[in-house]
Amino acid sequence: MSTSIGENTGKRYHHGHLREALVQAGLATARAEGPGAVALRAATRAAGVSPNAAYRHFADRDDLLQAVAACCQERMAALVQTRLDEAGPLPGPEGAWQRLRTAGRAYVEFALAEPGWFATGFAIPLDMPPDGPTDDFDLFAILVKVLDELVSSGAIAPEARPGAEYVAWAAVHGIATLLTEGSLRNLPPTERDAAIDRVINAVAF
Amino acid sequence: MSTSIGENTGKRYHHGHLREALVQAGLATARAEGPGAVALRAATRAAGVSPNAAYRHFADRDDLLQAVAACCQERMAALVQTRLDEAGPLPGPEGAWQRLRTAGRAYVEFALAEPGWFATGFAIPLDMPPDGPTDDFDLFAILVKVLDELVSSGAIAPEARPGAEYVAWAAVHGIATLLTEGSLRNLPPTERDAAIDRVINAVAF
DNA sequence: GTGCTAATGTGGACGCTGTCTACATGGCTA
DNA sequence: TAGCCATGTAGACAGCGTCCACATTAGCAC
Repeated sequence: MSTSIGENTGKRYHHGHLREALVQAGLATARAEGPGAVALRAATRAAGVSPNAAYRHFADRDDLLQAVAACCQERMAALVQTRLDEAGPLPGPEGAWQRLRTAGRAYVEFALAEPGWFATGFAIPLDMPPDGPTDDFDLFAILVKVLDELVSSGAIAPEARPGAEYVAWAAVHGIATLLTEGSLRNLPPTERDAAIDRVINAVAF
Repeated sequence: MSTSIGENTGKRYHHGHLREALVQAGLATARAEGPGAVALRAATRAAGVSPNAAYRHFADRDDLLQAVAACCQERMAALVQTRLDEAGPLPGPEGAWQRLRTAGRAYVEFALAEPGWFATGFAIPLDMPPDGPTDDFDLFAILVKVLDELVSSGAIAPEARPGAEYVAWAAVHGIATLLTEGSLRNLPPTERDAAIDRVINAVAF
């Protein structure tokens, strides 16, 4: 029941990997109940440690949530990259379009499979770390690369490239959000899949 | 400072319009701090009333949040409808495209002008009121109408109509979410406007 | 090995939150 | 005028984030 990294099994005074344990606990609750349910006290309780121990590793609750959110983003980027790797190189213009569709489908696939993690990955409170237009966000880097392939393969003209990230990302992020948290949640599966196809094909025909 | 509907000015035992006062207070905090900050106790405090009085009008905190969210959706739909009315009928295929662009821009305009209300309008916890594929959601009705005009004006073929809601809505909702809560928040205004143009034109060229 | 220091975890407290139960008030209708 | 029922109050409990002072111990200098 207790994993090696989970609770403080030996009841040693020092946990050893408390930060990871807290993030792990946060990931579990975020997965099941969404970002709003991530709590410092619950995480410390799961780790078998006193509530205030968390403040040695996180400035406040938002700091923990940020760490959990980063993990969610990583997992999301990992799935998209995995799906792209499975699809293979797929040369030529049609292959580039195919890879864009694959990336978009993987994005929505993650959101539907793990709605709690998806929401958490984008749960940024109200602060503004002055990260530039391109986050150090893996997902953005993947998207940029796939879109660049559209140009290099001749699928789109170079002058159509600037700003294409916004269109592609907005479309998949929008349908993913509407289907998981938004007004289109629990749409019948067949209609849901049709909607996803419609959006993906509108962006990458 | 105190509005007529705000606090219990006369200190009467019965407030008279407590439900509206609580929703009003919730709207104020949602506007400034987002849906997560909407609280029963704070709302009752603002209304000059005891905490438990709220339970005579709302089942729990989520119930209040739902009421506030409904108001946010109304305001959003009202802005979109206003912008459409300002644009006028605009007959013909090009007019129909123009009206779709106008609706999309108004959607994003609201999200950027009132990010707290925008987020709140889509803050539905985890329950599933079995509302059909079409919500009784005003926004959806407006979108359906504008898209139907695309067909009736000959701008698009009838067979291209089914599912067009998903594409249009996903695009504007996605860019609005990314720009307000997501990874594209506080993008420089010029680049932000360019991104909006890019998305709108991709959907309604 | 011995002893100091800094990192890490504990205990207690405060005010905030939602929510339960029992009780008080008074507007409206008979 | 009498009483019912909607509405508001009072008090309590658990859970939350966060501050403070204190305890423990890992790791390093000697």
